[in-house]
Amino acid sequence: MTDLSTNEIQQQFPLFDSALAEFIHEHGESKVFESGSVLMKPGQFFKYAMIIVKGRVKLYREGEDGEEYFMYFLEPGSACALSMMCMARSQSSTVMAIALEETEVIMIPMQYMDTLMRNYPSWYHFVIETYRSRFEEMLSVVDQIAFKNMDERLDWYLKRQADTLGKNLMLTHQQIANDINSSREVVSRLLKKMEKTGRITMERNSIHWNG
Amino acid sequence: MTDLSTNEIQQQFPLFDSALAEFIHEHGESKVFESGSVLMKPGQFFKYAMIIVKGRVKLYREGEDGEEYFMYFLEPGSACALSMMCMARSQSSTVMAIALEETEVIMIPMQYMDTLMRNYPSWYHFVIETYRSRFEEMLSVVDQIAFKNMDERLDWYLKRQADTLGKNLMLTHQQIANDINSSREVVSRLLKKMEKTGRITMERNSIHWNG
DNA sequence: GGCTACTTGTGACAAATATCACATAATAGA
DNA sequence: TCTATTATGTGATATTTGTCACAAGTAGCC
Repeated sequence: MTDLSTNEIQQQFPLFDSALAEFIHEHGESKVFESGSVLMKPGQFFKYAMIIVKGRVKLYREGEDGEEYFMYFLEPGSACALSMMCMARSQSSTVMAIALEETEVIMIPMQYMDTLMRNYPSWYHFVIETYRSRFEEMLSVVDQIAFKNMDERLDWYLKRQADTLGKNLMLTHQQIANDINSSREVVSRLLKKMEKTGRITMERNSIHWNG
Repeated sequence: MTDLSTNEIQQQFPLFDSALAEFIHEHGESKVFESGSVLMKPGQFFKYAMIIVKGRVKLYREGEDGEEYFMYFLEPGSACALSMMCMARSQSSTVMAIALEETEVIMIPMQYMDTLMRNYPSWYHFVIETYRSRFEEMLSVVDQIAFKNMDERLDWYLKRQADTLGKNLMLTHQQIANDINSSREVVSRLLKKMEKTGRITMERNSIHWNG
C-alpha cells in the first residue's frame, strides 16, 4: 500500500489508467531516499520495479578504474528502466543511481509483473515508453562521446543539467569533469570560453546557464 | 502467414511457447532482405516488429556529418528492439541497419501488439529480454568510447566481430576505421602492433582473429 | 604485359586533450 | 583575524589521435 492515493498516482503518471493506478496504490510500497543516498549500484539485484514520485535521481556509469560518466536523470513520473530490466532477469545492475534530493519512489514487487503486463495495457505502454526514451537518451550520449569534441560535449552536458535542475547549477569544475570523464583544467578553460561568449556566467561553486 | 512452420519458429526462438509460435506463424509476414540492403534507416517509421530468422544485420549510428559508429549485430533468434520501440510510438528510427548476408525476417504487424502482450506472456518476456540485452550492449559501447583508448577499443571491436562473424574477418582498415570513427592510418598502425603480439594475422582485405 | 583502382605502410606534422606545477582567490572555521 | 581548505586560473609539456603526403604492394582487366 503506497502513501499516495490512487488519484495522486494518476496525476503523477498520466499514462496510467485508473485501474492501474488503483492496483499500484494497493500493491506498491512507498519508500523515501535521502538526498545523496544510493538507489542502485553495480552488483545490486532487484525485486522491485521503481517508479519515481518525487525528487531527482542521477544515473551514471562507472568504469573499471573508478571513472564516471553521466548518463541521465530520473524525474517524477518516470520509471527506472534498469530496475525493471534487472528484475526481469534477476540480473545485477551495472550503473550507479544516486538521489540528488530527497526522493520518493514506489516499489512494485516483481511478483505482480505478469498480472500488470497481462491485465493493464497502460502498464506495458508505460514500460515500453520508459525503455524507448532511455534508449534514445543512451543513443544521444553515444553521439556525443563518439562524434563531438569536448567543447560541444560540455555545452550539451550543461544544457541537460539546466533543463532538469534549473539554470542555476551548483557544480564545481571538478564535478563536471568527473561527469564527462575529462579533467578539471580542461573544463575550466572551456568554461572560461563559454563565459566570454555569454552562454554561461560563472561564480564560485556555481554556474548560471544563459542558454 | 509466415514461410516458417510453427515448429521452425519455436526452434529459432526458444523463449516462445507453442501458442505464441502458432500465433506468429499465422499473423506474421515473411520477408527477405538481400545482402547489403537497408532494413532500417534514420527517419523511417515502423508498422511492424521485426524478428530475425536467418542472416546477420549490422546496426550503426550515423552522426550529423556522415560519421558512423558501430553498435551491434542482430542475429537469428533476436528481435530488432528499435523497430519495436519506434512502432510503439510511431516514431522514426535513428539508426542504420543493413543486412550483411541474405537475411530473413518475420514482420509482425503493429495491430497485434496488444493481443500479444496481453495473451502471450512469453511474448513480453521476449520483448523485455530484447530490450535488456540491447541496453546492456549500449552500455558497453559507452564504456568503450568514454573510458578506453583506441587500441583497446579496436581490440574489443575485433573481438565482437569475430564472435558473431567468425575469426576470419573480411574487413579493410578503412571499414574498421569507419566503424569506430577513427582514421585508416591510425587503425593500420594499431593493427600492426596487434599483429606483432600475435593477437591477429593480417592479409589484404582480411584479418584473422587469433584471440 | 601494362594500365588502373584499391589497399596498406610510413614519416612528418597538427590538433585535441591530459597532466603537471604552481599561483591566486574565496570560504569556512577556529 | 588568521589559517586551512577548497575552488579556480594558467603556462608548459606530454600523450593521443587525426591529417597530409606520398610510396609501395596487390588485384582485376583489357
